[in-house]
Amino acid sequence: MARTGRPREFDRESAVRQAMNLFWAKGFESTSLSDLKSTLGGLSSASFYAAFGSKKALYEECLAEYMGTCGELVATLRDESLSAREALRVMLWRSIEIQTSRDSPLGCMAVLSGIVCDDDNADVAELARNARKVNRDAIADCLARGVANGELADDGSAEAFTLTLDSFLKGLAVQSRDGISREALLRSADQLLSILDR
Amino acid sequence: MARTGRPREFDRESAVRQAMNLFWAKGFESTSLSDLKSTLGGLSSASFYAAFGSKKALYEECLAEYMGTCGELVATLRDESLSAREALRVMLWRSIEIQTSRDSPLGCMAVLSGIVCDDDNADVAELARNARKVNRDAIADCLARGVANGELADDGSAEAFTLTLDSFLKGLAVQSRDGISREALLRSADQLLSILDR
DNA sequence: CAAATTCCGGATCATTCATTCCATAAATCA
DNA sequence: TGATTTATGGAATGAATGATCCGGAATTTG
Repeated sequence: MARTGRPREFDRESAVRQAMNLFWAKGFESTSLSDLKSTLGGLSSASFYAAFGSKKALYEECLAEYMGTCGELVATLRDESLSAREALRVMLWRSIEIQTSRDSPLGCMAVLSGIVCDDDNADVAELARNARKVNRDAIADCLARGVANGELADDGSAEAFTLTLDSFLKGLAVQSRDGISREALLRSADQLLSILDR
Repeated sequence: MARTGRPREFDRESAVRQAMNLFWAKGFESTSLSDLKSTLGGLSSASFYAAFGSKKALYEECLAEYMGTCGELVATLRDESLSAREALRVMLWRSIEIQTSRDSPLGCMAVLSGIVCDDDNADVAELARNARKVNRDAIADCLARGVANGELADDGSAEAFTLTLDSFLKGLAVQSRDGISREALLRSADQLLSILDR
């Protein structure tokens, strides 16, 4: 079912991925339209707005792309073939691997690209906040599963450990940006999980 | 030794404190000159530049003010009247108290105000990065002191725990911004310190 | 007093920002 | 073919950005 009209001269999907990397690296506000236009192959303003609507709309798409790919942690946490502890460990390792990879910007897009914003961009900050909440809730669910299983002690510490893990996870975004090595962060992650052993 | 010339019509010290709160709340780039000028009592551009030099210079002053007051954690960590564990606990509690206080912006200025920047402001990001490093190094020193004391096990885990604690600490900035309660974060902090008990 | 010094109000600067508009180009549909 | 639809190139929009400049006001010094 070929679309009518003049065909687009660039690949929209890969453009979104490139834009995602820009927003990830520089944040929403520091990424300017001219940054975007030149990175996405030197397209014109008209092409940009026709394809994406606005800078905010593109950011929303990029954040969704991020959460579905590089920032995807929920699937691991919900994987019932893994014990809760294993799932948490895989999740942490996977996150550290991506956050410290040299093939993409350092740190976590959901943390870095939308925490601090101008009042005009409060909606952007909220998008990022919702993205962060998704992971926090998934951690809580994973721990609840472990408690229900009998795998983890039912001593009421799960809520606290959710925040402990999630705060650590978010702190990783800062550490990665500050140049802390992957190996050092992995050792920390394993040490953190030792709280579950007692 | 009274200075010659027309006296300044505003209190420079309190202006720096107000600017600090602005940068803390909105970050360096989202805080505009007109934000600053109106918040600091509606002063003119001439007065602003005469008093502070530039936006960056004022930010540097504000960050130093922050690190010397609200963000001050080093003194606690170096307090030899406390055990290493006590010092770490007081440090975490103090940080959580400030980061979740309603009397000042949520979270940590060193984390939130200067992680993500435009290329033009790379020097601002570096100022913030250096400020973050100060605390990380102080945590490492505190743990080293505990090991040297015999208070903590000399099993080589101190480096990892430095990062575990520091990542958690930096993650608190995000959690505070996301509205997580002080009490929940305090419980997490205590749970995290339980790693030292074994 | 006058000279020197510092500060202030307000206009102004060149840039950059995100966005819109218009004429034209390239495709499909009838 | 001609009508319709969509995309492109490039100019233009108004608002906001950080910073500078000038004339005058307020103060100390001599």
